[in-house]
Amino acid sequence: MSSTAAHRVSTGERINAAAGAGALLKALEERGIRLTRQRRVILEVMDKAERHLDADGILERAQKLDPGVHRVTVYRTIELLKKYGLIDELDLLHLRGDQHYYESHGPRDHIHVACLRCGKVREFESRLYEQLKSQIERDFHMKVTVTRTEVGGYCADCLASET
Amino acid sequence: MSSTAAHRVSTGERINAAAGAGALLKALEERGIRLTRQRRVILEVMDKAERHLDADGILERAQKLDPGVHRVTVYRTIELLKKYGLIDELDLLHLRGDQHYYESHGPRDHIHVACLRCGKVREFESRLYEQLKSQIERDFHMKVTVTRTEVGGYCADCLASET
DNA sequence: ATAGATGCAAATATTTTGCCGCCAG
DNA sequence: CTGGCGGCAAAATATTTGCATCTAT
Repeated sequence: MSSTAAHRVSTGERINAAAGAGALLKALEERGIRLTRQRRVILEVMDKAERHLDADGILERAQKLDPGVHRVTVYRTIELLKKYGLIDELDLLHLRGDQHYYESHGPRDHIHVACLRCGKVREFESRLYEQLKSQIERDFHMKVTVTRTEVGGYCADCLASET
Repeated sequence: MSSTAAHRVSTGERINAAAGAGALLKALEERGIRLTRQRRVILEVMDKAERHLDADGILERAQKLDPGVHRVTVYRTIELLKKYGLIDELDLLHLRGDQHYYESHGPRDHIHVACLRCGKVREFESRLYEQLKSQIERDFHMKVTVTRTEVGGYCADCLASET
């Protein structure tokens, strides 16, 4: 493995949210945002998610904890979290559809690497990626605030098991 | 400017399709795909597009050339081009909505850099990006076939004119 | 001639909005 | 108390599908 890279292999699953348990809830608390029963449930689901969830996935899990959570509230909470920059929005190359996936964003940016055959999504961090972002800032004289890199291909397992 | 980077500043506009005029049309011809009147119009629009178009944008322009082009045909043609890997699908960070944008993909991958304030989208190529992709292939032992990198931030002009 | 393409309408998928009653702080 | 929040229904946006008809080769 390259010495410049550190990656979390999350074989279809995400490593648990970077900033630790209850990070999103804490973040909203700190900002003095009203914490309703529904929001607590939704934040818990997102904080504990071990893989990337879309609105529907969040809703399903939330309703298992509390059937009184409404789909619209999920969307409104996602919007809130986006507004405060606490989560990132992904498409995962539309592998599964046109919906968006969300993850609470940890201290470092990472790349999502998806296998187009088996659907596993792995995360990848690299010094090169940081350098690339710096290069863009320098060359364009701009302030970069969001980045999204999604890579698709065929993973080692799928290449091996090819018929 | 860094010596490792070459970028096309396409101030909201794309530099004309990499592979030259009629590239998409030629590509389909070579593959022996039936070229209907509608397809020719749609391909012409996409080949000549100087900026990233979504399905609606393609439809509008196509209908100016030939009012008999149907929205559904646009979607079906996009699907066809995706199937043959002749175009790339972008979201541009959902700056303008949840639709997809398309571009005929040239010989090189590039990054899309969007200003969150003025909406200008510029394209950026970098050796670092190629290195990053190689690193992913090496580290994960995978074959990378698609990549999408979208960067958002505030461009020099917008930073300067900040009130 | 005929496989494959188009048009139309309707369905589907995903997300957003208006309005009103409710509850966290 | 009260201003923001949630529920419900409906709208909006974006894309896909079934089926009958047409057309490029």
